[in-house]
Amino acid sequence: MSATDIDEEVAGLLAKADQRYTSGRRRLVKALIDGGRPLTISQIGEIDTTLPQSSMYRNLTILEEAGAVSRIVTNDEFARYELAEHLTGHHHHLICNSCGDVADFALDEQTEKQLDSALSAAATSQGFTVTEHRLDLLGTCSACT
Amino acid sequence: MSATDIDEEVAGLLAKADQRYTSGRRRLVKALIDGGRPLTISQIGEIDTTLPQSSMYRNLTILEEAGAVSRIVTNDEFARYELAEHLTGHHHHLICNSCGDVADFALDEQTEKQLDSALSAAATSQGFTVTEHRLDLLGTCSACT
DNA sequence: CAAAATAATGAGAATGGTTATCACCACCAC
DNA sequence: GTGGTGGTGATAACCATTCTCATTATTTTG
Repeated sequence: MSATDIDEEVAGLLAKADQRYTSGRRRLVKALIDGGRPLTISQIGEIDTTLPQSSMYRNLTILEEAGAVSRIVTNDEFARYELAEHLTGHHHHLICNSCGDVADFALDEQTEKQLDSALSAAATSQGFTVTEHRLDLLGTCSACT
Repeated sequence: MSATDIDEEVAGLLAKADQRYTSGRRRLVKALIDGGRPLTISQIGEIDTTLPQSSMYRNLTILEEAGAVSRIVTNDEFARYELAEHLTGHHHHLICNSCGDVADFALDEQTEKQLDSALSAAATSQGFTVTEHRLDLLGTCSACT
């Protein structure tokens, strides 16, 4: 999905949530597109130095509630934000134990399907209804090797 | 693994880390065994009301550094703690979006193996070295249905 | 095109889970 | 017992995040 398409999609989501797509929010989305991986508040602030911290927090929350952004919590002390999966496609995360950075990766469709059915089966047997799965790999990224 | 076995195992891990297995730490481990799922600080405090909060935090950190406990962060505001996987066996988490509670579940060995090799392949192609994977299912637990 | 109404902004204050501090206590070695 | 080392727990400090509110921007109304 192109940057323009994402922009339109986000505009629609915000409209549906009775929220304006202001210039600050546009810049936020642009930073997330440019980042290409889950970013912390301070990483976003490095990409676009004009964004005030309090506005980043507020608008990321609004974008998350509108379904345009998702918030990712790893084991380190900062939350990270990235565009929601229906804008970027379903994917998983590579979390570096050394620098803390997070990258995206995807499984081929067949593996993903097999996994999904195995997971639903396992969960259902415990009376749990699955809406989503989350798969993270922990290890060392290429920059830290 | 029985409670006694776990206790011995933890004792060994602490000894290796030059730490004593004090009565407070024993009670903490017992609470985690009794809980049978990842617990927040306040849940541990409900199971064993004699444990002071500051000691729970301190000792959970020590137990984590010794490799006896692992700390789990979900999307809600509290961290959770459970016994490390080599004491409980490899497993994954069912995270309830409604009440926030976390339960354990395991995949059959074959699925787990297939998954593992698919994951390593995907990660290696990005220069990432995997040491561990983490798989969470989000949805609704039986109590909240 | 005002002018009123409503929403967004951003600097700073407040919140709250977690960590650090430190006087005191417990246990082991000699 | 006495000294030393490590653990304890009440409390203070920390800091990512959230809240507040006066100001600014945008939309709506007359």
